[in-house]
Amino acid sequence: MTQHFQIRLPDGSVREVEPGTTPADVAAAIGPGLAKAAMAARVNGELRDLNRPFEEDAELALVTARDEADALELVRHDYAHVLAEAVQNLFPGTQITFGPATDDGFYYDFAPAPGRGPFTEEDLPVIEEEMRRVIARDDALVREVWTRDRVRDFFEKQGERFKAEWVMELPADETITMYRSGNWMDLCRGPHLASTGRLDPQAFKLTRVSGAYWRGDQKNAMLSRIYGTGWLNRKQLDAHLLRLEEAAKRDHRRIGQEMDLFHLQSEAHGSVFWHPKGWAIWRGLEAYMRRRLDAAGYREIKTPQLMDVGLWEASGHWGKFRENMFVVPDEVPGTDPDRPVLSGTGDLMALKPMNCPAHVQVFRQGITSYRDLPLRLAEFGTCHRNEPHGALHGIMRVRQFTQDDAHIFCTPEQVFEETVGFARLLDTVYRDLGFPAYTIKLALRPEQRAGSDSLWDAAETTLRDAVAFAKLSGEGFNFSELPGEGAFYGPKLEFHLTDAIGRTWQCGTLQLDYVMPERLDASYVGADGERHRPVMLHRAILGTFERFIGILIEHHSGRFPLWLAPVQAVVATIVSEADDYAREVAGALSAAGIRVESDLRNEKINYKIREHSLAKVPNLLVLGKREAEEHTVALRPLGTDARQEVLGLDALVARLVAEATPPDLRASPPQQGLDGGNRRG
RNA sequence: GCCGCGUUAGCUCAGCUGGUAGAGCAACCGCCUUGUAAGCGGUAGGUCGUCCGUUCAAGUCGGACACGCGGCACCA
Repeated sequence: MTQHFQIRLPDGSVREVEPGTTPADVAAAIGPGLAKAAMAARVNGELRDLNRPFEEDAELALVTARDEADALELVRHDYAHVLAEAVQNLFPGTQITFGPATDDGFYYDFAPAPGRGPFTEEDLPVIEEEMRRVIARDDALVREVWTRDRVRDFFEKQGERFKAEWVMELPADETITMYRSGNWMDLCRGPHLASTGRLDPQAFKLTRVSGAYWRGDQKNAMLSRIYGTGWLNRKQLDAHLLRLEEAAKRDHRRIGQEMDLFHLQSEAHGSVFWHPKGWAIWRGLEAYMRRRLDAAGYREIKTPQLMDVGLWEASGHWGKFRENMFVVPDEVPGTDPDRPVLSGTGDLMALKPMNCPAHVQVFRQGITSYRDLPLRLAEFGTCHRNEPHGALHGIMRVRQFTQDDAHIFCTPEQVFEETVGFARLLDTVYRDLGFPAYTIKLALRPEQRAGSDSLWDAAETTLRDAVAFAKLSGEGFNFSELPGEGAFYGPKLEFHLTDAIGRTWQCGTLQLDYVMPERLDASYVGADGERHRPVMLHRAILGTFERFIGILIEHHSGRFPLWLAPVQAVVATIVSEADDYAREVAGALSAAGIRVESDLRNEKINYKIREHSLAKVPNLLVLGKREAEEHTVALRPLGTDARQEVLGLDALVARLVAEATPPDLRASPPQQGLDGGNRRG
């Protein structure tokens, strides 16, 4: 008697099928429309090939383009596969390695054929064409189960050393599958579409080339990566390309130049020249942070830029971080043109790459009692780090930056409450600045670390619980854990924000540190009269002003909330008869603390409106003969087209002053208690 | 640091196979006193990133370096 399988469909119906039956067969039995639309199958929750026979009773859901996440993942993976086949067709001797789907497409890493260098962007159109040929050939993508040794022998024979190396490291219990399309084969877990022809030949585009290390390790070979973006259809692709174009307009480097906020130049690469308008944003942000920190019980300090190398040796930075430090010899430079400027024998000092050792020095002055804890020392601390050359990026990754840094010295028992307090403060600040949604990551113990496992257990649990207690993890929150990513001295929380094109940047952080107080001999006197080591929490909310302002620019497309806008209003006249009145209006606003500029040029009002709109000035105050006579102002907020409101001068001043009030100075709802949540909307 | 690409007027960019630099916008000057996203006319502006080389001749070809861009690795 033949064994039949019971296949349960999402509508609850059950079909009895013979062994050898595939999801494709079931789809065909249901109807030709579904057979055509089906791209893959979810069998007992696992995404599988349409043509892979059932092996047991199963829950089956057929995946179509409507299941967009699954469908995109499938086609992107297939595009990568087609890319690899196309490259090997065109460039024999190229070795294949990995080619996964990404958030918007796919990539494939190749080892170029000997004698042929890495791929360049000029190669891409040719490869795209070949990919279309592979798609047009519509070869079936066939799954085959092979043994490990057979796969290795196969690839070794083909000169594919990367694939041969990789297959031998797959877990022993893993089923090893090869996918065949025509004569071409790749080691792949799958699943894939039934055939290459199921891909839309007009829904992908190869976008760029890049180097990438084999298995992500700098010590390994540099491979040549080709990136593409891939979609279900042409319309989606075009929409995506349009989004990228729009995103490019929000690039902080571009807006920084257009709005005259800052510039960079090669003589000080990695350090920002802040212009008056950019600095106005910084000042507004700093003043706001200072108020928030004061209110949260922090005490602000200022510590030296240059400190003797001895201190960095004691802190451990000299050993671990020296390559990233700027070292300054403490000697008078020679003035004899025939002799070297530096003797090389002077004592060494270093620009601080972080503030913590200096903060410990402040903590160590005098004797601290347990009654003084927690002690929260804050500094807008300017640091220098000599970053790897290729890492610099606009003002988001620089060599001189200012952190909104603070170190909380506390007892182990206070860590939880301090972490909760910090998380809430950060959440408030991020909301005030327009970021109700952000990503939180908990970086867990690395391979190489200081301290016992039980200490790490406790530290990780404390941070995890504190985030949960602050109601910032769980349903609706973007919280994840990163095994192995913590600092060697303790676990850390990372708070990430996203830039215009979707890259995420770590901004806020909180790091638990049991080591630094020990190394720099920080102690307090406990209730028992004995000396104890405090725990140190390194923490920052913005992270650095440079990066955070960069993110702010991109997030708001340069249209800052009024309280941060570098120019809050421009008075623009229509006729010169209004000039005197315009000066009066500008004077009144300026006296009320509004950052206002006047445009009395002999230009058409159309011209002025266009210019100041492009400059993203939030409020345009238009004054003609009528307004001058009636002592009113026509208020034209940015982005409201021709709509405007005519106000009396006093009303206007009151209105702008109210709107330009920083969020922390506005009338606020009653304070929440310790167990009050800040739930995200 | 690694791979690829780039660097021409204040900005955005053109300049084919080497023959000595061009546009639009901005700037400046003049006219227009103007009502909600570009009025009109004119003028000026560049040792083509730096250095070295090939050549009768280099923005253009080759090399080195610097910086930038996209990734990789590293990180706030």
